Amino acid sequence: MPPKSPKRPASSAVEDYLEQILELINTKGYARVVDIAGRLSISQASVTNMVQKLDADGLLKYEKYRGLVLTTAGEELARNITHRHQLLTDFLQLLGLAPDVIHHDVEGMEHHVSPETVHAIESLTSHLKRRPALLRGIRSGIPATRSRRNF
Amino acid sequence: MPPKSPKRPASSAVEDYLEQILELINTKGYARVVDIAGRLSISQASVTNMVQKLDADGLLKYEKYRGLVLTTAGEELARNITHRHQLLTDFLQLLGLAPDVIHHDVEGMEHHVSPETVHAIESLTSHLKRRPALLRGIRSGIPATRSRRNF
DNA sequence: GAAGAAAGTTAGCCTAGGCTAACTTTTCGT
DNA sequence: ACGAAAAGTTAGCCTAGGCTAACTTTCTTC
Repeated sequence: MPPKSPKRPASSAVEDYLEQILELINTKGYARVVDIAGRLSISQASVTNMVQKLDADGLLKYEKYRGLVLTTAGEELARNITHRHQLLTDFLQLLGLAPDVIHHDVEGMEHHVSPETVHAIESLTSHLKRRPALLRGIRSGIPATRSRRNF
Repeated sequence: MPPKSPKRPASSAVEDYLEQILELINTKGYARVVDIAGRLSISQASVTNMVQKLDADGLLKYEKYRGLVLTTAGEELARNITHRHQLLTDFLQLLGLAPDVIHHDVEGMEHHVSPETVHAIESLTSHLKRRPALLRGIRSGIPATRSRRNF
């Protein structure tokens, strides 16, 4: 059974799995079913099912009772979603939002951000970091006034 | 069969339906199954099924072959998602993104934005609109430099 | 009013992604 | 080495939300 080439865009669920698998591999060296299940707040059975599917799709290599490793394709996808996750987290932190709000929002938003939007938010975040006074105004919710110096 | 009170958060699909129904009612005075199906790029049968479910959930009143109207609860939800949609569209336009990118991204992101995040982006957008030079820098992708005047 | 087209509905089906329970394998502690 | 606990797997099931095909109703045109 040759793995199917990944023709369709990865679903949000697939992205969530890959993201957590990469994170576990980076922090622990391996990704166990029980850990993935814990991080995603789902059952171990669901993880096993999805892991088998991701193997069939060529995104990881899985061996029953023996674990899994990401393929190159899987790792690339995982890196991509991880970058989006970090970028959005960074951005919302800059806006002064609370960690639980950030976690909830990023978790959903990250699956819907195009590469162009990623670049735009990178640029925006970079510029905002250089303007602490502007950030203070934004965070305080004080309405913007017409500033004399618009740069 | 009394309508169930809306206990769970509305799903993305429900939000999409309500959003389009409100938009059609506002522009045409009514929302037909065929129009909803066209806007959401799905079959008429799917619309009928979902509309019946939304009636059961108390978000609209539906009469077979005769159409539908939003309830107060349904309209409130629809207004909320519409506001989120408009805000995110405004924000991404400010960043200079293309309409098709904006449409794609907003369509997915709008379901995952908390009220706090809405307020933060409102504030950010308001401030950005007052700073055309900053916007030009962001849109051009020029790296941010340490500005002398940080406001 | 009749016929055809368009809109709308019902019935049965599918997939994605989740669940529980029962079972299997591995790990851990003695 | 053994037994229990933990981890992992399989089997069967569910829901949400979509599909097609067949059917029903409404609208349009003559």
